[in-house]
Amino acid sequence: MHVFLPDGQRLDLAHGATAADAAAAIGPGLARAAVGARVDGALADLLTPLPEGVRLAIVTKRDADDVLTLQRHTLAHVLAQAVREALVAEGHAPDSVRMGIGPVIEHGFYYDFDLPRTLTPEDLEDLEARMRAIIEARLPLRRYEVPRDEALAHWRAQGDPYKVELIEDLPEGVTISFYEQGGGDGFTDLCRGPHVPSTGDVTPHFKLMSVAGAYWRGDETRPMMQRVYGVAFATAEELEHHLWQLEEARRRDHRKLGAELDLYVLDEDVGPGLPLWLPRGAVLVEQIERLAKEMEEAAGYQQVRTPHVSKEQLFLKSGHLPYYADSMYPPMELEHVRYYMKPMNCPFHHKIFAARPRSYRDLPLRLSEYGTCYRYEDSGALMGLMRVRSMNMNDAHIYCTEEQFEAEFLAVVDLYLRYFELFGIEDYVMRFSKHAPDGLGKKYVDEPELWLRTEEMTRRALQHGGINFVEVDDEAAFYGPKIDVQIRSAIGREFTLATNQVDFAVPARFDLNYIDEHNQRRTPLCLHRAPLSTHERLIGFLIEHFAGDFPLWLAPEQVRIVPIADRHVEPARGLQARFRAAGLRSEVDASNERMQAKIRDAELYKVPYTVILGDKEIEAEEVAFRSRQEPERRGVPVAVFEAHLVEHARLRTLSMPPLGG
RNA sequence: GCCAAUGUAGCUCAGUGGUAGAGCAGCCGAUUCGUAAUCGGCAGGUCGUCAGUUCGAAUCUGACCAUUGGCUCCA
Repeated sequence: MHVFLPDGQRLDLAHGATAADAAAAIGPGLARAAVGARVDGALADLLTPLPEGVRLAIVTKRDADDVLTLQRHTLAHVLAQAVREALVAEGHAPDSVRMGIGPVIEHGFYYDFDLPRTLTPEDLEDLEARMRAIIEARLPLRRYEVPRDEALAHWRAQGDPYKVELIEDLPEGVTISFYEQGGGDGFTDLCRGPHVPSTGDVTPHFKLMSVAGAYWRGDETRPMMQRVYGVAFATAEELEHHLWQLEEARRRDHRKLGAELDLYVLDEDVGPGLPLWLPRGAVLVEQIERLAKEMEEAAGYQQVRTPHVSKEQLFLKSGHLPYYADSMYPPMELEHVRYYMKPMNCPFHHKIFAARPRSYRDLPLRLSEYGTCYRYEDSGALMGLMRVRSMNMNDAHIYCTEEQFEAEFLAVVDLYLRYFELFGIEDYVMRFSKHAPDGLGKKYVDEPELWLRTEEMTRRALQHGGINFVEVDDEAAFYGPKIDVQIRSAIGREFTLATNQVDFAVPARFDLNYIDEHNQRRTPLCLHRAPLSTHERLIGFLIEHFAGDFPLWLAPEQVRIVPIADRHVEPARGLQARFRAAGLRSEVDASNERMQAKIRDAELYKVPYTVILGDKEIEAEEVAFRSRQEPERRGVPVAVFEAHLVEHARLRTLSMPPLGG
């Protein structure tokens, strides 16, 4: 047989040769340096027989990313071996330690186990020590293939339902391979690879992070496995850097900053996922709403207001109850009528559309509302402000004709982009979520042709708009495809921020119609859009995005006035009144503290500007100020300072330029 | 929802069966100060809740509540 090397040269090898054999044939230096291989571009290991005629590249330490991927995968096996060792040492039967899967993930690896006892965080240290011993033992890995029947018989005999299921689900004809390390007394796993050739080739710069529950194959009806997570890097510095980044992320976690900056609280007596906005947090909400109202007014939206509860029949008509009941607060019954808290505004807006006959001249009709909705999210899914049960939607519904759809859709996407620019949001993914045919009639309304047509309309609109996006199956809303904008929280969890959903189904259920230019009744399309998500999630995200250092226009307190001595308190209050009259949010620190302490408090509170007021300033009608974005300044006329702040608050400047320049 | 960990003063935390502690924040007083913590005093807790074991429970047991991590990355 033969393979082709990266330079195009043909290399002849014996039948069944592996990448290790190929490396040896090329030269002893390469054989020593080889850790893995790329076979027709795909990452592979040294142990797998090469197919005929492939392009082969040997992976060495220089191919850092590839090596790390192989190492992380092998680390998962080393972890599994360590777990079995540890439990067997405690007297558990080897067969009682069952292995699920152990893949490579971002930053590291995990392995899922079904164990005779629960692992605790304290176990991780012992497991790490065992892993290091296995690495130091430099156990060679051996790969071998087994016929399907034999493999099944082997695991059935072991009474291991997980591996049996995995093999059964493999398509006929796929090679079933095992990787063994440390011989018969070591560890063997059903695995397709690829791995490093020896446990000694594994990076020692790893750390076990946590134990967590995870459903077998991600299915909540299946057994709960115990998952151990680990991170691994090529160097000690990278591992340390990663751990440092985790620390940094915790520092900007909106739950921590939300408490430190007095933005919101969650109170046990109020209930999980029901945040209370403190005055400082309410300023953020108010500023966001003002922004949205300005933008939407300019874009031709009309504001409406609707109740928080309604009769059951509204949600039956909308189709929410059959599809969405699990996420709704249970009903309250009054005089034999059931009422529900609203999980969404749309049914109300549909009723507003239907409140009078509509002409094609009324379209597009854009109705917006900042209504509070209530969703009974799974308790385990709640997280600070990012996932809550009471939320202020930045919501609107656009009723339009099919001909108007593309322009309306792109106008909404454009609105997102302007918001993102204003907030300096650059790190996001636009996701085009489509239906899955097998969910029709269950997760999705049963209209196969309409699905395909609206998905095509949406895709075309995105392409015409030159928007970068990824397509995802089986993530659509029940009434149509949608665009989600995914962002990451400080601690790396993904959330949907903006959303833009096409609804071809619910307007018909509400019998919404308009009279077209040929005097025909027609059903409008509806676009659901929430470019700023909910106020809760947006603000949660912005806290982390800005690490609490809000741009001036958003900052709960824009100017802190620090009088140097008691005799400066009254003039300070005068200055505060002046700032307030100019529309600036300002506080005086009249506490009986030294100036340094007051400055420190203002800095820790992340107030954008701190004005120091003493005899000199009062005398000359000047301020001395500290800003979080420019060096300390003295002797600035009050009027100049004030005008600078007022101007940039008005412009919603993201990053304040130095005063005067 | 499920698996696990955690829960002591507003915040951060100490206290492992024998009289609940510290620092910061708060209040009072002194100090009146020029760019990141002045000094002294006082006050503050049903130890998440409820039940149990015990002569005695923050501490041991159970249930519940809340918070946190995880439950997607296809052997």
